[in-house]
Amino acid sequence: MAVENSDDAPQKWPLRKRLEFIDFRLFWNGRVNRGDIRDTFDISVQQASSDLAHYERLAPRNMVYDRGQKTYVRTDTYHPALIERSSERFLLQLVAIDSGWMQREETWFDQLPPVDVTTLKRRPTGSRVLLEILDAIRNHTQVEIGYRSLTETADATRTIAPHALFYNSSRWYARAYSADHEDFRDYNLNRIGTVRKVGGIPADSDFDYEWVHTVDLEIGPNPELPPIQQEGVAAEYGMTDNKLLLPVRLSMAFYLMSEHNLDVDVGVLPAAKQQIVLLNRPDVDQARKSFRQLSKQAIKRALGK
Amino acid sequence: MAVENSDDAPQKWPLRKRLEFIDFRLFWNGRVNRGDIRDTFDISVQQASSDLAHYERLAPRNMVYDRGQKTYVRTDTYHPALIERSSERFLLQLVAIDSGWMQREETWFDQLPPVDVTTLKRRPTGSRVLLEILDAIRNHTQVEIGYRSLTETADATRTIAPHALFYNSSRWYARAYSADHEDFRDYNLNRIGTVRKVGGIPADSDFDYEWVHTVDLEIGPNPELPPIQQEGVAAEYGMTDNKLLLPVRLSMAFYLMSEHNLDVDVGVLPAAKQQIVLLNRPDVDQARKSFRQLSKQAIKRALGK
DNA sequence: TTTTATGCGTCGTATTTCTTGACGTATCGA
DNA sequence: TCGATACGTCAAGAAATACGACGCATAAAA
Repeated sequence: MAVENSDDAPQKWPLRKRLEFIDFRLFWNGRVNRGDIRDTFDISVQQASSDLAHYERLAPRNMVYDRGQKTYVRTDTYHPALIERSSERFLLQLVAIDSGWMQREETWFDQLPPVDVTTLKRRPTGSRVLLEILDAIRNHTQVEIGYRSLTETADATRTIAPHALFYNSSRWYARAYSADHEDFRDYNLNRIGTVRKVGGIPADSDFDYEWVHTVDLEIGPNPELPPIQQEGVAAEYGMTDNKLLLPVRLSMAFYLMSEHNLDVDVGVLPAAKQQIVLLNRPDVDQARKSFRQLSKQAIKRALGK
Repeated sequence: MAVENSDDAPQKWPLRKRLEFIDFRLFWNGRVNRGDIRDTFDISVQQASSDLAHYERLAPRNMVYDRGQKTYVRTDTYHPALIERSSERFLLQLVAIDSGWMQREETWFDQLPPVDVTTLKRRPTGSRVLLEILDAIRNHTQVEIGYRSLTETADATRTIAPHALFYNSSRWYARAYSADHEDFRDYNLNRIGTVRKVGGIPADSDFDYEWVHTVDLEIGPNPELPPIQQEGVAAEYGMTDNKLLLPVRLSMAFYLMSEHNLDVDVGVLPAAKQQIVLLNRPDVDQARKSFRQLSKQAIKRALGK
């Protein structure tokens, strides 16, 4: 109180979070009141009043009390004072809530807009499974997993040493060394039923050349589209000269190609379903093949030694 | 353990959050120490010590101090005491961080595992645009948007009244009444460049029959797949008797079909790229068509009156 | 119109929470 | 062996917050 310059920059974590909450509600809901703050943070109404006054000192032009609505409302001159105004983050939380991955109380949302997230739900990943995989990655150890392969009826056990996670087309995978096959492979997380710690020292993940090395996917709009639509597609993906260079790990090129139908020959699908095409597919396939060979050889040398 | 009434249930929000933080770190990182808590919450080490003691009283079997590592580590008997152990939520945060939508400091992660999220980034949605759309949804008002249509060169202005948001294939759309066309349409959020409040009263969103009414998509494994793989696919999507009934809004059926190549005739694509097929496509198309007609007629009646 | 309920704000005092400073212990590595 | 760095605890003081009391403005119900 005696100090002046500390007024605008709250130092303590609880107060800072409450002020961020006010900012958040103003931004996304356009309104906030004392009761909201009290309910969210379990504080007294007096303290909430004080917080609102504090926020008003910080950003005087952001809100005004509307006696009719009995609440603070966002002004037209509002400008975010404390929060990152990332729409992606906001939308991501909507997905999380709509999908049941988060409770609304965990977020700072008040009223949600009408939202629909329609997806084909797949078997979820057990948190215990994920935990064990993360431990194995962190400790560079091997685990024995029960894996539901697509080509076998019963669950098979595999001994693997995961070293990274990756995500594509709403599926999560572990990139892992397979002791059984003596090479590196991908394991769909939601196909892993059980995880058990086992001993043994896995091959170093540096040998996973398909993971370490990247290739540039050359992507362009489908030439079968009308020129105006090609321009639109180019703009949407931020292409320059109708071309986009996307560096991806060799081991992930397949998934990205599959996701966007880049692995289908032009003409097979209607152009509307294949807005972008891959311009250097032979190079990509070749690079992948040769690094896969080199990786296997390197592993063999390391094991033989 | 000994004392029950006040010790085990932390009442105040700041303390509760700190205890949750301890639980979170133990679960996902397997370790936590005094410094972590001090750095995250801006508290003194003494207070952090007290919090750790508090947590240990809450869940005595969850952690043990390892003098060698100079840190608390998770025990094998660990069981989450305070946090929801949702792996989806954890993985979602990984995506958010890897995509730059969240800062690592905003989350409670310590060391992240090696992660790669490779996606084709599209033009992001401006937060101001999203804010205005949300306001319009909440207040049932019309806005004039600058829209980058795929079939026109320059941005066109449209007068719309959005009433819901929906998400599919990593794109967000607004479902809105179009004053120009006198029907309900979808607007890709990242194609909206500007939003301006305008007057006028839109048609009631109840008339959006394609949004209100749902249809059951009958989905089954691709019959061209070997039987064993069909079983695997059925298990992955939680089908019963090789069939899945997925209720979706009529207006969203198109997107879901497109996402999973359900709108491609069986045989055109290799079965591996089309693991599931739509069994009742004529019904879906028919339902959509007729409700679209009915909706237009209802709007006309309401306007003429 | 009056009444009642529900927003908000503020003042002074009590209480809880957290910090500060001082001091002690165990482990590791130079 | 020494210094650095983890941990822990105790006691006093500062800061944050709660509690109780009171006043003001608006809207909806009586």
